[in-house]
Amino acid sequence: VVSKRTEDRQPLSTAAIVAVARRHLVDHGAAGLSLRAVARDLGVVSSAVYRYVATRDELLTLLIAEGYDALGAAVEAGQGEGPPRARFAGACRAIRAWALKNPHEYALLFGSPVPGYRAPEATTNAAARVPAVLAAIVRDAGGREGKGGEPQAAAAAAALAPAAAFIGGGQHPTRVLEAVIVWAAIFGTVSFEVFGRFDDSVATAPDARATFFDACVDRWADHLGLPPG
Amino acid sequence: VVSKRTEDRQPLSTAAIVAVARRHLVDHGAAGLSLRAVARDLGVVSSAVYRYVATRDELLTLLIAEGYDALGAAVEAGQGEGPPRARFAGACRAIRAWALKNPHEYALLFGSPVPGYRAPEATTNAAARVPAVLAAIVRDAGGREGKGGEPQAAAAAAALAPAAAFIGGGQHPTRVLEAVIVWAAIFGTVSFEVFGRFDDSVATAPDARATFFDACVDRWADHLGLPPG
DNA sequence: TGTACATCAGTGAACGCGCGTTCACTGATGTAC
DNA sequence: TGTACATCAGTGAACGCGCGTTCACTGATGTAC
Repeated sequence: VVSKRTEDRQPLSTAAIVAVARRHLVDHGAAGLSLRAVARDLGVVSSAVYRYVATRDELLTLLIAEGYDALGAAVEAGQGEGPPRARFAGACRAIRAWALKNPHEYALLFGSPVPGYRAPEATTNAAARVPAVLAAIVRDAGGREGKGGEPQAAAAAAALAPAAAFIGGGQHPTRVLEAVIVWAAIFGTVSFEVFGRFDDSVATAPDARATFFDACVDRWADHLGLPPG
Repeated sequence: VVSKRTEDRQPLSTAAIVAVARRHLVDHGAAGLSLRAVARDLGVVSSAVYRYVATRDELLTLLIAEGYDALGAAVEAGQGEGPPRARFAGACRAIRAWALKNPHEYALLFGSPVPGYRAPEATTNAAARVPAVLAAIVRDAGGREGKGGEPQAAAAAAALAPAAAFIGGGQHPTRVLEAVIVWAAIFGTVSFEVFGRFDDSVATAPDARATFFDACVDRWADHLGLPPG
């Protein structure tokens, strides 16, 4: 007797396993992700999964890499092809939209690190896609007139040498500082929204949230010295 | 025969349980926090803990409340008693210092929400202590000359009504917007540092990190329009 | 065209583990008279 | 001062559970001759 499940089942594959695992993140978070539960959902005995995935941590790694790639692709597409300020706004909105659509995957990427888990190099390339988009925008925006904060930026220039190298093009220290600040601010703001920390300070209606975020984007663009329009 | 542990043991108490639980966060994170492991560490049988704590979730709640209170107290003390800009800097540095000293408790408070856990009201009062400090600083800093972004701030004013009410004193919309932006930016930046996301862009030496953070604080103070000095 | 064989995806049972929670209990401590 | 009793902190055994991982196996599929 062959069970119905077996007849209907798609052939197992790493991709199918990762897809189901992604759905499981929703209910239990990264720490509660279970190979057995994933196998159960696939209609397969738990040991079958081991033909495709060596270990629970490897599955986590696949999920993380897939997440960074999905976010990176969304942001690359979302920036469009206009002047720097428009590209910046598009990129920011793409980050937010992806995070709101995939809150649990976002939490996996940008929430607390999973204890005992160390990300292998495979994921760090994918993780750099969003910073690369932001860096290109800063690079393309060209020179920045002084707007204050120069002494502090000069003091922090040594600390920010890796960031300056990543952005490239020999940016002014204030610009590098402001770029790193804005980068952290974007993800801080999106994390606050996704994790519910704005619920007592920003109206919860979706369009109120969008309006607020757009205002943030505009201020960040000002802080970055992106030319208007 | 009475075991040595029993003789040496401090009397059990909720405080002792919470203290051990805090240490356990370090190794396993919030999701891996186990009543049995805590009991074991206290040299006590696991059911004994239930005389002090009704449930695992209650222990988590105690930890969260304790965390918010500890952070709130540190920030209230850290702001000192100077002009707004100095208080702001003191408060920001206190947040960062506390987070770096208690990274796992910080992750519990500001990382991904624990799946299936809903914070009871008891914790939300404690959680408001840091925002209250920041709000008071903004309030005390007084009026703000326009520096751009007014149309966006006006558009977002309705969305930011709860924040404006929390800050009080009838602040200019731009000021409210900038306050919320800076609030999220502070925690975004501290989270990035604690969670290791700056490791490829900011030099890792402690004083480089401190210099960078001070530069951030200064820029945020500028964005908030806090008078220099 | 037909047989023999290798491949290999998925099975099923088992391992040893730790978890949260319940419950009847013991035995020391402190109070009442 | 001495006995009887109530209190209650902590015990120990048990419940039912799900987990990651291993391992010998089955049986369908495809290839070689």
